[in-house]
Amino acid sequence: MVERIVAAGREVLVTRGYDGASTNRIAAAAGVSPGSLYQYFPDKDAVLTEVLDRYLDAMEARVSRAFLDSVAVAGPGAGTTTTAVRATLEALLDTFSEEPDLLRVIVEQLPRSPGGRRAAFAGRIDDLVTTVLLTHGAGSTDAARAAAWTVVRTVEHLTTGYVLERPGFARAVVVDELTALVAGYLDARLSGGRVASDGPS
Amino acid sequence: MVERIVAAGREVLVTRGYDGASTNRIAAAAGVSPGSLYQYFPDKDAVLTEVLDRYLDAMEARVSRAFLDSVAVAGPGAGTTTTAVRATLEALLDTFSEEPDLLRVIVEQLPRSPGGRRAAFAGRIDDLVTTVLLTHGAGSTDAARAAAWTVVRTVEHLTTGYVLERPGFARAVVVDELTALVAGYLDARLSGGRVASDGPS
Amino acid sequence: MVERIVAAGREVLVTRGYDGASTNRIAAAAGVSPGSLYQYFPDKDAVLTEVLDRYLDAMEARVSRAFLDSVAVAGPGAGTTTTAVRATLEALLDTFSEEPDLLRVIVEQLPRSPGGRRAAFAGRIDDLVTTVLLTHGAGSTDAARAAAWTVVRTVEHLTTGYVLERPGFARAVVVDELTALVAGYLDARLSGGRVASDGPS
Amino acid sequence: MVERIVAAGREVLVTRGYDGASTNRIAAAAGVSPGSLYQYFPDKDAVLTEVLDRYLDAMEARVSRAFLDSVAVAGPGAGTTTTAVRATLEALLDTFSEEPDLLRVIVEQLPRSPGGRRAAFAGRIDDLVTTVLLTHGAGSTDAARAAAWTVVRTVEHLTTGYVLERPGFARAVVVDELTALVAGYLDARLSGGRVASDGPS
DNA sequence: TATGAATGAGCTTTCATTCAT
DNA sequence: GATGAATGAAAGCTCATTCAT
Repeated sequence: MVERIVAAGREVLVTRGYDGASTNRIAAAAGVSPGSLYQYFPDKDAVLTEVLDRYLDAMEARVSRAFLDSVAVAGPGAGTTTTAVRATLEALLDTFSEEPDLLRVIVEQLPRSPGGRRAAFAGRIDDLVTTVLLTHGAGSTDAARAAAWTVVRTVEHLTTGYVLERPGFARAVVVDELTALVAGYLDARLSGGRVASDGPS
Repeated sequence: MVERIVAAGREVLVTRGYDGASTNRIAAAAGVSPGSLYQYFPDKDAVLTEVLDRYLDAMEARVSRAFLDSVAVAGPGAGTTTTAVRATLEALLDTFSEEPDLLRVIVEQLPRSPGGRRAAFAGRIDDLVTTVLLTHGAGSTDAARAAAWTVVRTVEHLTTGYVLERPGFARAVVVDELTALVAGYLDARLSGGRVASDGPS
Repeated sequence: MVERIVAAGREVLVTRGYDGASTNRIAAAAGVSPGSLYQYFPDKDAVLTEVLDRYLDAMEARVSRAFLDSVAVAGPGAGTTTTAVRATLEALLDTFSEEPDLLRVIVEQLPRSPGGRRAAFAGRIDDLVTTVLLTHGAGSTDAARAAAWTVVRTVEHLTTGYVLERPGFARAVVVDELTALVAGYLDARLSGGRVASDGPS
Repeated sequence: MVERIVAAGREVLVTRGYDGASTNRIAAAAGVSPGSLYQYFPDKDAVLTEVLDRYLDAMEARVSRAFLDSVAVAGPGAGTTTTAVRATLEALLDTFSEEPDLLRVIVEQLPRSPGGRRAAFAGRIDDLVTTVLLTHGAGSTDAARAAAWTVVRTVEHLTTGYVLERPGFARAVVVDELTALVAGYLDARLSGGRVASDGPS
């Protein structure tokens, strides 16, 4: 039953948008009475939060996996960073392209309500990337955190942006550009040990 | 009269959020009757769209200016890109920090309603940057457009993100990181003539 | 319009009771849309409070008047207390008998909600009676207050009780009994100067 | 099972008030399913009526007992009435003070629902007092009934009123005042044989 | 043109009651 | 008997919009 309601919530969210996602509409879409909804969720927000949480949890698992796999596969040696970044990007684009409608609602309409869910999500990805950067000679923890923050937001925003905007160029182009952007940055940051806190560049 | 309504719309938007921005509330804040509002705007969304448009127009003017000034000041020579990028970033952070409350509402709550306003805004910045990149040896138009798209979204998202998130590190750090990220990318893209459309890297 | 709503509130209160006095029902009875109700009253309770307040204000005016008139008419001399009490009782029974349906709802169903309205009403009558008792040699203020509290509640409860219960005896009987009850008490309290604070008798 | 439900009903009534006494809440407090409740009671009101009935039955037993005991103890002779009235009042105040929370809900919130339960209760006390008055020379049955009605309502209302209102004077004061009020009245009614219907109206 | 009272559909939520298990 | 999931009507209230003045 929870399943039906969450599924209905997702469906209504996608088809009618956040403002159209009324409890009555969700209940109707679930083939359930409005009252029943409140036996499984304390209020309307809880339903949408559950939809969001499931999406974010799935995303986090896949993104983490893709990232760690890419790092592992790339191994040590020249071109390593580029290879890992490219693999991660491909995986992210694959993932985000799967449910673009839901992605759109979440990116465009959901940021506001549910308390920091998306921030928490991003924060965990930050931590993961920070850790990996530190194991690859990123210098101080602060430097790694700043670099992670920078890279994670960049990659998240541009990959989702590409999927949602569908600008006029091919996916391969985005992958190339993003790879250049990120790998160049990371190579400079990692190899030289030159880090943000070293000064105003 | 339109002025009063738009100003009231902005005020209510900032103080009560998107969901609190009812027509009655906006009319009251404007010292105007609800009916009058409908003589200048077809519906509620039109008011908020106007608020958004004005903000975006002001932003566009300032961002364009900052960017062009930075490019002009940097002039030709070594370290040019870095200098221009850094100057642009500083100007953007200054600009976005001025009305963070309104910025927050627009970034977090307004994306949903108005048809493509923000996309159009970003598109015009894209064009501007594309042009400048072309005059600096960016190769093909397609390559320049892809690079502009990449850079503009990165810079926009990370500068607003820093202002709104206030992560745990200093503004100078963000400027350093973003400068390294973007300048490194552009230098590679511009000097080598190596561009996205050249192939899968 | 306020009049229509208050009148409708009173009507619905009388015909459907407190629990049946829904906003929709009141609005319908007033020939008004539910929304209109909220242009004149902040919430449902405010409507019912207004109904109650008007009733209590009218009651207070009439009760005070009746009491003071009775005291004045009786003048000094033997049998004075009896005359004054009897006159007051007659006036009260007249007053309460006028809108017995509304009286019933107020006495039986309304005590709970609106913040101390009825207590405040009774308190003011207490003050009035206390004052009169003091001017007739009631001894200490404390004694007068205790006597007033006692007498006011007794008279209020028994007169309304008679109107609402319609027990099996004539109105004249109630007047006689209550007169005997109250006048006897007051005579003992006033003349002898024996007052409550003298001790446990 | 009925016991558990009634006990839960009382508890919920006291802790959440009449409006908070929903069937679900009562069932939960009883550790019973909502469905089970309907196997022992036809509807929600029946549960609350049962709570009320039990309270009233207990009250009736104690009040009758206190009254009869007081009459018996007082015995014949001067001051008898005063002694009996005072003893009864003390007993009533003791009784009502035991569960003031429940008393409050019943007096302030329950009058509205249940059909005439409280009237029946008062009627039985009336009968009892009528009988005693008749055995003490109250004259005609009608006179005794009128006197009983008067005295019972007065005593009931003022004793509960004192417990619930907690006005600013000591319990001893209320006892004194009420004793003076009631004993004076009864002495006049009993000794003189003068009864209501004899009087100047 | 400006008003602002009036609208009424729609919102979220509660709850007495039922009924298949 | 006992359950508790399911119901659905109804509650109080909001708000974008209209229209007679």
